[in-house]
Amino acid sequence: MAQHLTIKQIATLAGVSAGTVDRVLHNRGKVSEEALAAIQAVLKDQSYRYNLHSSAIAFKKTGKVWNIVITIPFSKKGEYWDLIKSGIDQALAEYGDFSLKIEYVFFDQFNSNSCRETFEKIKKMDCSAVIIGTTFVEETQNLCKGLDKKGIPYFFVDGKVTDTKPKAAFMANQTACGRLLARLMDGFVADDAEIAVLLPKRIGTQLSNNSAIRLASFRNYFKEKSRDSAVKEFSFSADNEKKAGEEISAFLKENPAVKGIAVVISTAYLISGAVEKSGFKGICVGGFDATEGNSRCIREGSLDFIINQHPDKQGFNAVEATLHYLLYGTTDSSADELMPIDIVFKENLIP
Amino acid sequence: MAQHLTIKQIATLAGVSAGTVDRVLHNRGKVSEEALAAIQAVLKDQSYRYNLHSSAIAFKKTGKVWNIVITIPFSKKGEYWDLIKSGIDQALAEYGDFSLKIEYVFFDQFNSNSCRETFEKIKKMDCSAVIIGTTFVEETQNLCKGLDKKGIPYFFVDGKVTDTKPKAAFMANQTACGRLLARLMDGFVADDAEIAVLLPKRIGTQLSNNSAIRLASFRNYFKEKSRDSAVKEFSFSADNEKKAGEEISAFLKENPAVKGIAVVISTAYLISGAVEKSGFKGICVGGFDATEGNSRCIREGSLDFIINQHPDKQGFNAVEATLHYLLYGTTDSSADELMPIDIVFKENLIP
DNA sequence: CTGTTAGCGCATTCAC
DNA sequence: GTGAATGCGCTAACAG
Repeated sequence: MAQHLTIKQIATLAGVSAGTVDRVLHNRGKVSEEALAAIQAVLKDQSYRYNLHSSAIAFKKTGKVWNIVITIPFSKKGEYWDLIKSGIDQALAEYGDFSLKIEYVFFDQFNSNSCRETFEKIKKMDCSAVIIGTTFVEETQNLCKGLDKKGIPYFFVDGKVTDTKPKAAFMANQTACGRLLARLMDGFVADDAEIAVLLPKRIGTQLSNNSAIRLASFRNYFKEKSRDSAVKEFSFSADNEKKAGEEISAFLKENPAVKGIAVVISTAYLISGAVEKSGFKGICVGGFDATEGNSRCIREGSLDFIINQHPDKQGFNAVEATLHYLLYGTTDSSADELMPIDIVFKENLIP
Repeated sequence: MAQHLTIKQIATLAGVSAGTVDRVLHNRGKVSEEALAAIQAVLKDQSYRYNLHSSAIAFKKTGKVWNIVITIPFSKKGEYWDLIKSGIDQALAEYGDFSLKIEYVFFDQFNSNSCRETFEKIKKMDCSAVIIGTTFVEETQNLCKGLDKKGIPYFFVDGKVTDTKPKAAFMANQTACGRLLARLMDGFVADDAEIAVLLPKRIGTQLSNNSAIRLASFRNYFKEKSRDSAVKEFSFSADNEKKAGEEISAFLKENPAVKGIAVVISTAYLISGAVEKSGFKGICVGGFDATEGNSRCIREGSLDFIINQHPDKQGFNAVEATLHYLLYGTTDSSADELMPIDIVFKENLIP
């Protein structure tokens, strides 16, 4: 196997000591021009790659501890944001040999005041990096401005926000998500049937950015296919199982031609369960994300498929990127990391 | 963060030295009963987890080198087995700090003689572990018997073989694969149309084990749905693009009711391209694995979807498991590792 | 049998 | 400015 270049090897090749090479690699200054030139000459031939785990064990000795603040909406076990949290926790376990101090700060995703207050608190906290679940745009922009001022790096999960400078953002391509939902519905629902696209009913607030993009992309697909007239929009109470069930039952009674239900948010299980209980047959239901509720409905057969944005992977990668940045001051990859999008049926559901 | 238990910590807690703990963890013997008991007492409370990368750097010093032989069918760039190889190479790069000597030995997947000769050669080789791409059953059993005799551990990718004892096998659930193919075809093809299931034409040899399971599972789905009469089996020349194209064109001309084509092997692109060129419209084509050819056809629109078995992940995990076994004498997980199955449409194809 | 020791790649401190 | 020295978790040889 091609062995990587080590700091020691570079030092030997450049005729200096390991300490000097380290200073150059970390831009710590205090290096003579000759030494710098010699090292750069070596690095021209072969590029150096840090060994993250060697860095980790070396850091343990120094006693340095990084405070990472993670602020995301709270959610019940198995719900969307909890899946993101799972991925974060998994990364923290895998990189357990780093001395990290993690502080979770949760807020209410349906309440912009809660978000604002939480973010104000974070602006005053002393920390090395922040991982932010993007929900409310203005509040996030405000927080980021504060962090920028203090020079604290931040990372996004689940979305992007204009006028911010995250070191990296991890999310799925929402346009592709909406289009894929449309394509699957188009395929599974007979050509002469109608298709309902379901949105969350919100009081006061607008549709979230992600949902809006999915909806637009969904409708756009059917426009291209000249099947747009078959698409009916319907809003339901996404935070109330009983109400949601009653609403969808009533809707289906009034719209018997509807044979497909596309839910643009992660609570499709509220719908699919009610559809089955109400006795409607031959209706294809699709939604987003392998939450506990959705997975259960897929397994039981009431939900036909979901489009999975890998929330756990988003969380995992965000931690990895944060670590990489804290250690080496760079992010490995481009600032926008698009997560793969999975389609999950009963047959390929992971138990 | 919860830091892991280290060897040194165990030693302190058990009142012995690190060397003794190491001997216990590695079953190297030469430990008194008291010391053993003390260490086991500590390990009862908290379980120990090796730090693979610390092991790696420590091993470098010893100069020990592991010879790993990898024997899989040769294939063109971007074809199925090359994707497995990519995953293997990726793992070798990631674990580049281990001193591994890798030797690839390729054989012809369509020629059992080539396989037998290759495997005879491997039986005589001096190596630490073998990763085997399972294709021909008898030949594989024979090789495994030889390796068992010499005490050399082996690992499978892409399948399992009866009467063998691999330390781990990495593959997708083939029954689920076949069923998923059926379900997608059932959904996308109108209820009154026919569906063709395509198999490779083979001279002398039977259908490969994986293909046979997929086919049976595919047919079984339609039997359950009482739609079995709509399924037509058809064999094509999977190793000859021109011939394959002519065959499928002729088949579609004779069977105008066929509106769905399900290819049970990884060369669907040979079919979808020909279908498009021949001018047949509204035919849904699905197949297996994100090979270069299939990915291109998905992008261009001639192929509707593929079911991806993550060949790269299979290869990656096989190397990881091999390393883990060589270092610690155990495999992390159960012997059979089922890979996730992805569904890929144009919208969620990774470029 | 067992503790000690050296050194893997790395970051950092401290003499020089 | 710089190199030597230290120790992180780990392995293995070695001396007792």
